[in-house]
Amino acid sequence: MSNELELKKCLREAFAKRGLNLSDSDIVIERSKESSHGDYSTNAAMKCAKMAHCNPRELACYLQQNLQSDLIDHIEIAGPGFVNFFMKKGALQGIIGTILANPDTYGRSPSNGKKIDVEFVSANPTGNLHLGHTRIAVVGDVISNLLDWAGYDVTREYYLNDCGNQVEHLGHSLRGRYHELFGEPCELDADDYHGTDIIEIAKQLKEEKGDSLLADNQETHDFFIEYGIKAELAKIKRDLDEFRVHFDVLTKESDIRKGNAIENTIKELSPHIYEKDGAYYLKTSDYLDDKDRPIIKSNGQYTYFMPDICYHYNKMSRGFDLLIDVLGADHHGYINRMKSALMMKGYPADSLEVELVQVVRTFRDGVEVKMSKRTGQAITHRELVAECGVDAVRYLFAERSQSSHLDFNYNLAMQQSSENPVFYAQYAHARCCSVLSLGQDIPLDPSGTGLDSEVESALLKQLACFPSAICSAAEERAPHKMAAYIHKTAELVHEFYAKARIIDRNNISLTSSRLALIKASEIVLKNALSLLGVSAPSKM
RNA sequence: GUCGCUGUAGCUCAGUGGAUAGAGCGACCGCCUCCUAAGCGGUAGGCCGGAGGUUCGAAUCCUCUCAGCGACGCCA
Repeated sequence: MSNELELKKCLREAFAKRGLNLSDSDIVIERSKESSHGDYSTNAAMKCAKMAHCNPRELACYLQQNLQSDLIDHIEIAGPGFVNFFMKKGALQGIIGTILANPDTYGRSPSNGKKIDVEFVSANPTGNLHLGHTRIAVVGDVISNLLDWAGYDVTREYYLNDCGNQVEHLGHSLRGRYHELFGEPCELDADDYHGTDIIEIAKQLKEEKGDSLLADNQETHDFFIEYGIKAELAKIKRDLDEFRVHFDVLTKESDIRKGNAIENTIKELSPHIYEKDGAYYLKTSDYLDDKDRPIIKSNGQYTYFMPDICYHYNKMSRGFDLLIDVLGADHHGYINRMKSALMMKGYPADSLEVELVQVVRTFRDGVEVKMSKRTGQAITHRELVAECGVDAVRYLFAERSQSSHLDFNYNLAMQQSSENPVFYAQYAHARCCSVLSLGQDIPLDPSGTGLDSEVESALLKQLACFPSAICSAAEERAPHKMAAYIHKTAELVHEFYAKARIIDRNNISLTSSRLALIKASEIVLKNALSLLGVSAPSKM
């Protein structure tokens, strides 16, 4: 049992003796920031003073006298009623053995049996991924990793819109570019896709099919769409693959529409549907929405919302305890709309959670850049990654809370140098590896004997709280907290390295302990970086 | 107008009820005869947008207010 859990148990028992029954979540144990405040502290005495009908310091005194644990050396009371725990020597050291015995899984929580579906990116197959997708990819992927390690059964899902208006425009654009290659005027509408990427696809198509598609008929119309989707999706997959983002499930809108699924859903929802001006509306305002939303346009076509409802019902029917959609912040109006639709079928409102990801702005030399210099169009995901590298982009995007606007500094990300924060963490890992390699003839001693300096204790505590750091980052859907954990761990490793001569051939016993601590740190850093999808090099 | 996000060091951001508000970058001063100086130690820099309130205690919660961005479509 970790020290935190042990202390919680003791506190709960002490409170119970006084007739106060607290749950674990009521008790907060913190690692003390300062050594004069002990190893751990709790504010429980202040929190519960009212409930116990006495003043905080009195209650703290009671706790001081009634807490029993072999791990505690002594307890001090400070300030308005903080209870500071000073642990016995040896109480922290046990963690090294645990880490060394489970290098690949240290940090993982046991399975809790809950299934979560995380849908993210889901970019339409009509063009290149842009920086908004990059950020959503990082946030979605890291949240999935965190949930996985926190004990959830996670499905990463991509929803492919391969029906409707947008792919019609894609087909039409591709047709136009294809005809253009044969010297005909390119007829593109305002809503078509004017990007150069379509020209590339058209060239590829010409190579494969020659002039066989010049005739306009239903067959060629369908073929342009199908070919366009395939080509665009292949590019998206390639980009995400290179970005270390992989999906378990790809769901196509065309599959969702199969077997009259939409018509059947409309029948089911008919008590919530009414007709107005030739269109059909869903009464979402009966639930959480501020107005009703159209599901069938007056021209008879479905709005995007309708198949999306079916898609979410489809996800729920697969037995997930929770659906998470990671979306751009411009979708915030969508949340209550979709929750309302889920509630119409009897699902609770909180069966869907939407993580909104704020916009990305890019800066170069202190000036915002909106367009790529090379193409004159919006900067693409691919360009960014090619220029800055996967590790830097993933780390820098994960480092910021998704709820705040992200200003991405090109100059910083492109520098393969100390100024780039991702290298700080990777360097700490590489340093561990380097020292371990130099001392590989010395056996590791996982007992922690002799590791009692301030920085060693701080590092041990940091390594010990890795599992709980993962869980809280997962529960809060907060990738940036994992980045903060990594930074703190790297900082302690660097400090330890600077202050302690790790390999001392004249003191093999201490060296064995220190090498074991370095090995444990290396494992934690590697596992933590892998949660962000960032590599952990052994040499830099 | 309604709703959402944001406002903290020169810049980019952590910190959402606890002790002296933190990090990176930038600035300045130190530290390699010795395991990677992509590092370490130190200095400077803050009425936490503003005003009220809640309580033992507020950057954090509530109300009001100011500013920036975004969303409010029979687009997706």
